[in-house]
Amino acid sequence: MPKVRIKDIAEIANVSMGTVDRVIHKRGEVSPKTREKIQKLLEDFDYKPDIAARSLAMKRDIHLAVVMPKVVNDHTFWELPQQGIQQALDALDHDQVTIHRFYFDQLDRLGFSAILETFPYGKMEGVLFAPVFREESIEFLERCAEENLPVVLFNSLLDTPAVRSYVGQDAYHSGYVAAKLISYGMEQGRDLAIVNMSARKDHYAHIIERERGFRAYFASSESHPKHMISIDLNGADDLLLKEKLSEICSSYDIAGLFVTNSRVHKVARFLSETKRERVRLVGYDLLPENIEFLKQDRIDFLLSQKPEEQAFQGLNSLYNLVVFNREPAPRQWLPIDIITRENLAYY
Amino acid sequence: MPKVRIKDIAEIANVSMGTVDRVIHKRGEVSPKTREKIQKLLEDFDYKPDIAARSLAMKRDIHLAVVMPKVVNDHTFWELPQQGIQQALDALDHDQVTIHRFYFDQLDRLGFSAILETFPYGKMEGVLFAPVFREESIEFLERCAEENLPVVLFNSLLDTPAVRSYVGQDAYHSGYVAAKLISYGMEQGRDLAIVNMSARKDHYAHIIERERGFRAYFASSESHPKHMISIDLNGADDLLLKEKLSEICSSYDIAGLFVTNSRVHKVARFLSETKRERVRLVGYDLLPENIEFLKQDRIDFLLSQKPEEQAFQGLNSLYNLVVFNREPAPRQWLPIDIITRENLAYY
DNA sequence: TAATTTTCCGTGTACGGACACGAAATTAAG
DNA sequence: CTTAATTTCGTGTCCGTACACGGAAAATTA
Repeated sequence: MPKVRIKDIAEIANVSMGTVDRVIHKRGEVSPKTREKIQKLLEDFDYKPDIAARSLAMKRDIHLAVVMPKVVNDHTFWELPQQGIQQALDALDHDQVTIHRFYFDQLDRLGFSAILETFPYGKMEGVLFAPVFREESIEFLERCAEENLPVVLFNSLLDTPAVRSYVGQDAYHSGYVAAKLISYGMEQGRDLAIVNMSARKDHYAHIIERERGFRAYFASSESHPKHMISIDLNGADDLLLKEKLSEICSSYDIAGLFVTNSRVHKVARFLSETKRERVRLVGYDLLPENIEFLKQDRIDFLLSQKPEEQAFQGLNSLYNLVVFNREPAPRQWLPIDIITRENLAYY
Repeated sequence: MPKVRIKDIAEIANVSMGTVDRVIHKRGEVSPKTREKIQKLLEDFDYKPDIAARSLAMKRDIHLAVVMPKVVNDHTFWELPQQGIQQALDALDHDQVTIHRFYFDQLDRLGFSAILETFPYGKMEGVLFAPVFREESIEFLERCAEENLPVVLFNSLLDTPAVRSYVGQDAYHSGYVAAKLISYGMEQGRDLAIVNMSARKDHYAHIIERERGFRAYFASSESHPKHMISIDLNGADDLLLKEKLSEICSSYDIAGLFVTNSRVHKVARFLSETKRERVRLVGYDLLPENIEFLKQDRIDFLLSQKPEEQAFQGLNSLYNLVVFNREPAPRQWLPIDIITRENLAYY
């Protein structure tokens, strides 16, 4: 059976293509009875628009905004989503899509507010957003909702309804996985530590969730470390970091360290320089610095948040929403990939 | 700068669209000097055809063949690629693509030959192929080459040049990863075993590669098991399997078992029924049976070959090759995903 | 030089859908 | 019942590419 086209439906219904088109796009100006007749035919024949023809006919310019932190100092994590954005631009054929970048300093709350002041709500048709500052972000989301601007979040989840979709990882379960890996075959009676070293811990709900998941694993498992300690190094410089770590490592019999974000390479460097062996290390993300230590076996496992894929899928969702009116799933969970020295080459 | 179209190039060159089109598609009937002029313009302006318009104008039916084993007895693995094929059909919008399925019994060499006898080479425009019987498969590939039929391989790699692309996993390194996982934090002085239980081991080069990779890991590592033994159960029934396993488990101090394919659930069942604890188990693929044991923690790790993705990417490559003449990468390696009870939910 | 073939290139249309525009039909107002 | 306002619907054009067809110009032959 050949595919039915608008023209076919029109002929069967004894109307013109224009009328069928109006019914499909719900733009009114059709009498109720013909509308219903056509709707029934569309259903019966399972009409699906030809996407090639559609995208050819549409050919309008799409303007999407990306709002996320920029790379400042040694917070190189934010380079990764940019790769995903580039990939998405390549895949979303045509230079039909224009990306407008609004990158802010994740340490500078006022700078973020300033960007929001001048944000061109009217010109944009969709926003991909990685929230950092909680209150300001919620304000931003509410404003977008007022302007009828669809927003897709990534990286960090805000509990606000004014969002079409979230693309990211289940932070709680990634902590859970980290716990499994760090405790798998671990010697009994030794200690574990959780290291928090984000810019500012309170900004990131998912950092907290990771720690929760990590602890939850041991609560539900038979194997426990002797002590489980938390080290908070949020905003600390490298010197302070070494001090703190030295202190902990000498007071406890540390068998493993779980670093709750991508800055695990800092801990790896410390362990490497101080020649502490028999300490497992698990952290996040395939930063070049982390990869180096993974190859040296100084980091045992990295969990990838897949920041590129988050951005990629986020932009894709926006595009499909704006162009084809396809509603994305409200939560798009990415798998929690486990990366070791041995399978690294394939990621 | 707006995108250049054939029309633009034509106007600049003072020729018609038809002439530019002839140059682009190299179908002659253009004088050398205008051809060169136009080619230069195409380069200079970096002309890229509009995919939407192209696929709208083409609108021909594509016939692709899928040649792979069918599910017989308890070899349920082959259900997985079929999901990927379905996904690809959904994604490759339009019912422009017709898939012709040639599923053979992987235990029946003659049956496979019979299928090849009647294979409609002329009607097909591309083949997705999972080779099993070595000699017959090579013959098939040569025949396809003669007929100018592009072939994409998946699951198992044959060392033949008559193939456009291979989609699969690096078997050697997946064995390597398995070794890392099974030995990570393992107690010293215990034994490891490798269990082969494919239909017929000699059919599958990748089964052998996995064992090679597994052994190679220990050759390059400081940690070694006391004994490393191989158990070959190819074609054995469940009874024989249990006997052999019992025998091994009582003669050795087995700390871990590496099953080189998706039938790891059989070993899991044995270990579970005979209540042997403290035996690690690593195998392949997310079969429902395997998932069950993974959840029970009776299987520690599964490595996913991603059979769905293999089939999906394979079909995609074929489609792009046939329709857009886009040459696929000769080797498309999929990541070696590590699945545990804890991250299972996201795969 | 005229007739014929060959080479080269322009025109036109199809692909399926979106939407602007304006015409016809219906309803409301006078 | 006429006229105006409004609703409903048909026509035509465009998106960019592919390719069939046929015409004009050039080259070849008689």
